[in-house]
Amino acid sequence: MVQYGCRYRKLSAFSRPAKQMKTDEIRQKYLDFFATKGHTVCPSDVLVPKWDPTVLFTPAGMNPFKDHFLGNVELEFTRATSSQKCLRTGDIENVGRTAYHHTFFEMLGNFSFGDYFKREAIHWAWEFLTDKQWLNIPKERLSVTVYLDDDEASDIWEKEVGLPLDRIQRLGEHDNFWPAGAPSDGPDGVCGPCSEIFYHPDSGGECEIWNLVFTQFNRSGDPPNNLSPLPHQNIDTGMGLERVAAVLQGVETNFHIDSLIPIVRASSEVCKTKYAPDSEDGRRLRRITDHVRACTMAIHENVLPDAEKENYTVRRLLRRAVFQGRQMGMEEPFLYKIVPAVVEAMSVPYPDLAKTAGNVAKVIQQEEQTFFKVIERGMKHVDKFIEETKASGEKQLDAEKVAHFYQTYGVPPELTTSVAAEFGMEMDWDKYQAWMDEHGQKSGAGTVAVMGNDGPIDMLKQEIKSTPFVGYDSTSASAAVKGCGTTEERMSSLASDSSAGEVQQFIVLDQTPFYAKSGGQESDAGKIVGPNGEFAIEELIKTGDMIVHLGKVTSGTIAEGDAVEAIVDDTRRTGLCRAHSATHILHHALQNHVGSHAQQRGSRVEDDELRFDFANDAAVSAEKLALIEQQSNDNVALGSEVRADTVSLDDAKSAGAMMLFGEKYPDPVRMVSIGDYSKELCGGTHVANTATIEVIEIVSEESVSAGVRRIVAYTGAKAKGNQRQLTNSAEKLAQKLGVTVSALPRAATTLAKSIKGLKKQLSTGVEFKPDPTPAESASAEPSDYFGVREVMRKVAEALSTTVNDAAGRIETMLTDKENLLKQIEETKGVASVSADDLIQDAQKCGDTLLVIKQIDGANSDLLKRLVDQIRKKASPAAIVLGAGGSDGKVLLVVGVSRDLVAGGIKAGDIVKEIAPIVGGGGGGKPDLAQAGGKLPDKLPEALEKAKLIVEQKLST
RNA sequence: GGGGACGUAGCUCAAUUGGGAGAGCACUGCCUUUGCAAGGCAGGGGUUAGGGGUUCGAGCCCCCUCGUCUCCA
Repeated sequence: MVQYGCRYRKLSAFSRPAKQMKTDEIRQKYLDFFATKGHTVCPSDVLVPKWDPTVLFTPAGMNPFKDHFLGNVELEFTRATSSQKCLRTGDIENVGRTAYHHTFFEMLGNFSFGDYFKREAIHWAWEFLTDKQWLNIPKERLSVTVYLDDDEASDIWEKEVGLPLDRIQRLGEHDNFWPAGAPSDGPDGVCGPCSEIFYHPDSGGECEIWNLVFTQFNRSGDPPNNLSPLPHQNIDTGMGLERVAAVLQGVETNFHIDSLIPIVRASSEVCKTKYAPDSEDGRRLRRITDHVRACTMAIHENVLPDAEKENYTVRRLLRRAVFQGRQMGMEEPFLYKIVPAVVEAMSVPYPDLAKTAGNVAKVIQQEEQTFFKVIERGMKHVDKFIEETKASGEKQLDAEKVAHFYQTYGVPPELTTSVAAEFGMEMDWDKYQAWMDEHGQKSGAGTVAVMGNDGPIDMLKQEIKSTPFVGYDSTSASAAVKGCGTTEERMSSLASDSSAGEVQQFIVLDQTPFYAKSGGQESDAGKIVGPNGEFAIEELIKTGDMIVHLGKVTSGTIAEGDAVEAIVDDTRRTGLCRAHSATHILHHALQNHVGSHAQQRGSRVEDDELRFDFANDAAVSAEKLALIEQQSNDNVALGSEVRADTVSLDDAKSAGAMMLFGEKYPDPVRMVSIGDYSKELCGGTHVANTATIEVIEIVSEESVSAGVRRIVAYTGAKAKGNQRQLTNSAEKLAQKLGVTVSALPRAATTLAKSIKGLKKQLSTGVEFKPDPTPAESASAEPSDYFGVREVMRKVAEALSTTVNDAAGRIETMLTDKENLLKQIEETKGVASVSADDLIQDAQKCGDTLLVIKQIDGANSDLLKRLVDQIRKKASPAAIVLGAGGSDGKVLLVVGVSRDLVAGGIKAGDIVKEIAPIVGGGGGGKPDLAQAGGKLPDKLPEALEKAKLIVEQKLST
């Protein structure tokens, strides 16, 4: 692909009359054209294909058809065409700088799955581009490239289309092969030559507008002779919609086409900066235009800015855009104000944008605020660093530090360097880049995702394509083994092999009752029993439409062709069903009590346990949670029927089933209804009647990320077990504290207070007197579990901990209290020692009072307190106090009054000299120091030594 | 998935680098002021995120867990 930066000689983008073909028309014409050629028009796939782990965002039009190309699914059609929304960040640095780069863009494509090939692909591309009825581009404006060896394509262009040879360029595998460089460098798998079509505008240069990929080979090993023809040849083409629009509208850059210039204008207006195309601000406005469009599209599909994966990509795009604005002087959130312009510009292909526009703007505004806060926080570190650099007289900014500030605090390097520039400092950007590269390296270079079938499971998938799931109504089924092996190789039979160690065995059946993890619901467990052996299931995976049973043969052998019984672990399945139906019931109750915005943001269904994430700005109050729990349990008690129907997507929609943007739904779709109140599109397993759930208990409500809350709840056996446990521990605690259950919160508070008081007594000597116990108010004993839970919640609140931890906390508090009482008992004798007594007993050395005393059993707080008191009453004074504890440890505290410190006598020096005598070490500040040791017998010796030291110091 | 930083009073943050847990704001009480704005004095408020380890001694060092922020995939 050849790219040229563009200079904008014409500044007439705003005023150009839009007589040319509109972007929306081009898109429609493309789809119409290929429909006339027998293609099925497919709607754009979602922006984040969750089913494809190799990519974060849909990068190209062919992505949704991967399994079609590989022959992994039953084909309903062999020709398809689409306009696909795509997002790529690989060229993010080029956005705004070059004429044709975007992060978000639309890709037009036509696809053949083992149907037509090169000839049709080339002829139709030419017809669409040049025919009067379609795009009507002058033929002399176009040229093509083909792969070096691809005589076939070259001949079609020359002899059949009639393109002169001088406009057919032959390029090597790095330009005209997909994947680039595949023949020499791999990867193995399907690949093929391609042919690119270029447009040549007035302004010179060229613009690649269409790439036709002819996948006709399977690569295996290194050259030569490593490309073998595929039995089914495919066509995959991609045409950048924005580029074609730019060409047809005669504008110098994609950003000036009819669907993008309004966003540029809006950005210009919001940022109060005139749009001058060929200026730095012009580039900034184009970057903002691109990024805000990408963010709007992503957030519309519920991909919110956050710290992980695709969410992080959105955050990065958004922050880059905000930073561009900041560089133009914007100090307040502004990006969200451009959202309406995006929605308007994209309204024809994506009318749904209007429905979420308000929310999208809110999300963006919030993230902008967060970003400004982050920068503000980070700048504290940056300012300090620049201050230091300035002080050192260094003019070269430490690139490592600049990278560190970006990686750790999120401060863009441009910001750091621009602040530094005010003080005449510069930075070596190459060094900065090197540090960033190293960081990327350390974080683990991503493995290059390739499209291809490798491994025994993928091979089997091509053969079998899909495994019918028969487990909705039963938990066992007779089946036949269609294939088996280890994750390393396919085998005809599996034997139990204790030496196998890490290698997992797998089995694929012709049908299965086992549910494989999907839609938030975890996998089943169970076993497969054959005539000659048994297989224990450890994990189930769904790849495409095929279900793979992973695990180990536990006895005998299982062989391909065996007739087997597949038996699902019933207890676990029931728990999963209970939790899943409960999830729907809870979702409904949330909609009722929190609001219709409280839509699902994520869900995890386990054995009698569910985790449900939903959109909400703030914590749900305890009262509301109680109502939600109440309504959910009412619906359980109601014994509503749970039904699953397969209906068309349209019918589901009109029936009022909840649908989310950014979710891909099949058509027809499975709709699960509970009673007459809940309808959701869902592929999971459910109870037949809500009564089976027994009980739904909400155990927690917390935040997961900005605007998203999470509820965890238990059902059935787990909820019951949890209730028993909590009731038990409440009763045990009550017994331990010698109170009734209803009095637990007060008892806990009293206990906490007494510990606080006793601690204070130990350190200050002020005796702790517990509050007189208030008259027992007549609170009734809890009559049921929920009453007990209420009591325990109050206990937990009083101790600022969770309900689960409350019991353990009280246990440790009780032992703490015991220990404190013991310590107080031990120090009782010495607590009465007063500063006056010590002064009385002290010697004088010149003017200086010399207090040297052993007070066994005293703690460090007491000794320090005495030092302070003596110093207040008498000065100059040098005080050395020692204590031998019953635990065999020694404590030394040395204090020196200020005037002595000024005279060069330092407590720290003294303590350092005497501490080794008692087998320890010490240190401190000039006026107060402390030390410890392990030899109580030597304490008198140490004190004697201290006396000598002080006397010697005083005499010099 | 990985790298970095952080978690101290209700809030914003200190803690001389391992040696007595503090400041400002907020809060309570009293005083000053015609009143307000404010000022003065006194006071309450801490499991230094939680757990373990090293040490005579840990907010600080090491390990684990939890949480927040950030960058890279």
